[in-house]
Amino acid sequence: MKGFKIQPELSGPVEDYLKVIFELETSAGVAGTNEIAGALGVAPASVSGMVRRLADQGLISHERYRGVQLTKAGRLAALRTIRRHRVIEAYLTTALGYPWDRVHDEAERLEHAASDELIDRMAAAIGEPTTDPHGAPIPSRDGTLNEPALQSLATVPVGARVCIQRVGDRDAEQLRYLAELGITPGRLVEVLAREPFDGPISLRVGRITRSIGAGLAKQILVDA
Amino acid sequence: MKGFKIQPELSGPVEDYLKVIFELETSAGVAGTNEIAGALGVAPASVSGMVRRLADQGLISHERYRGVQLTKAGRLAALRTIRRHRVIEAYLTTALGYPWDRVHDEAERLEHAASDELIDRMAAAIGEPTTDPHGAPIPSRDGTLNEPALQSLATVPVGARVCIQRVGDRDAEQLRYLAELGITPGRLVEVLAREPFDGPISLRVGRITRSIGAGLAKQILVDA
DNA sequence: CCCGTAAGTTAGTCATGGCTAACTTATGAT
DNA sequence: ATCATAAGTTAGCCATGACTAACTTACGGG
Repeated sequence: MKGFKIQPELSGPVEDYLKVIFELETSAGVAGTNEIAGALGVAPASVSGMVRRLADQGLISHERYRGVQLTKAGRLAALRTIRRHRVIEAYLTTALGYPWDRVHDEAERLEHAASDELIDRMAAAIGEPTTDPHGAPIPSRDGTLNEPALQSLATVPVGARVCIQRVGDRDAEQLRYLAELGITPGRLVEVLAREPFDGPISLRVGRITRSIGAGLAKQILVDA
Repeated sequence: MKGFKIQPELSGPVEDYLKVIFELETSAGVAGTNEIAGALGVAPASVSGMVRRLADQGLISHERYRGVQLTKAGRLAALRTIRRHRVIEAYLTTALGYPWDRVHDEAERLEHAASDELIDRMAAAIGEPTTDPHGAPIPSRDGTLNEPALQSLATVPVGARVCIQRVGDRDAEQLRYLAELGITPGRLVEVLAREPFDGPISLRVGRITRSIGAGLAKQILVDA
C-alpha cells in the first residue's frame, strides 16, 4: 500500500493559490510572487507566507527570490480544482440557464465545496462537455488537460476567416460586450482590416461588421 | 435610507451555529452551550467563544449561564441557510439523481457557497418544491417557514393509517434502511401493533409487514 | 563594475475559530 | 440550607491566512 498518500483536504485559499500558479506557469512560464499576489488580490507578503506552507506540503518547489513551480502533486491538485471550476461553469450555463458573464464568480465559490461525485454527476448530466462556456478545456477526471494550440485574434492576418475558440473569462463586463457582438466560441469571423500600432481590428461576424480594440482582440483565441 | 443595515457576509461556521441554534430552539425550546457543542461536534468552550461573537453581531441574545436565543436578524440568517440547504438537497435528488442518504453532507458544504441566484434557479428548475427529500419544509425566499403540526410514528394509536410526512435526515445509514423498508414521505402505513416499554412497532407498508424499534419510530413523523 | 529600482522576504500584528485545563455558577437531592 | 455535579465560562494556547513596515536580493542600465 505504499505510494498512496491520501490528500489531506486542501483549503479553499490553498486551492486558489495552486490554480493561479498553474495558470501563470502556463501563460508566463514562471510564477512570481507579485504576479500571484496580483492575480489573487492579496499583498505580496501574504504570498511569501503561503509559498512557504505550500512548499512544506510538497505542492510547490521554491527557490528563494526566484520563482515558484508546481510539483507533480501540486499540478494535480490545481487541475482538479480547474476541472471543478470549468465543469461547474458549463453546468450552470447549460442546465440552469446562467448567462456566461455570471458563472465565473459562482464557480469560484462552489469549486471549493463540491465533491468529486457532484462534479461527475454534473458533467454526466450535460453530456461530458470538453470545454467550459468560454471555450477553456476541461481537464479529465485523472488530471489530463488537452490544451489545443490557439492564436490570438490580434495576430490573425487580414482576410483570414477563423473560428472563435476561446475568450478571456475574468471580466464580466467584457463577456457581456462580446456576447452582444456575437463573439462566442464556435462563431466564424473574418478579419477585414487591422490598423497599425495596436490599432482597432475590423471584423465581420455573421453579416455584421464590427471594430474592436487590440487589447480585447488579444483576449480572443481562434484556431491556429 | 435608515434601517437598512447590509448583512456583512456570514462565514460558514457562523451560519452553522445559527442553523443549529434555530433547530435546538425549535425542538428543545432553549439552546444550551453543550447542546450546541454536541450538534456541531466542537468543544463547549469553543461555543462560548462563538456565542460572544454572535451576540456582539446582534445575531443572538445571551444571558450568562442561561441559554442563547436568536434575534430577529439571527433567525432570518438561520432560515436563509436552512432554505439553501433544503433547496440544494431537493435539487440534488430531483435533478442529479442523488440518493437521499447522500444529499445531506453535500448540501452541508454547498449551502455556504451558493448565491441566492443559484438557489432560486435550482428551486425554479425543479418546480419550487415545498419540502426537501426527507420531508422537511423549505423556508420561502423571505424567511417564512411553514412548519406543519406532525406527530411521531411512535405515538400513533394502534390501528391507525397515517401518511409519512418527514424522517430524520442526520444518519445516512438510517436513511438507507428506511428506503429499503419503503418508509419515505408520502407513503401510507398502518400501525398494526406496539409493544409496551418502548418496544417494537409493527407496521404495514404497502402489502408488507415490518417491525421497527421505538427509537427509529420517533424519527418518523406522520400527519396528525 | 556598481548601483538604483523592482521583486521578494522577514518581522510583527490581527481576526477567526478551534483546542485543553481550570475555574465559576446553577440546580436538584438530601 | 448546603453541597455535589453538571453546565457554562475564562484563560491561554495553536494554525490559518490576511495585513503593514522594514529589510534584502537580483538585475539591468550607465
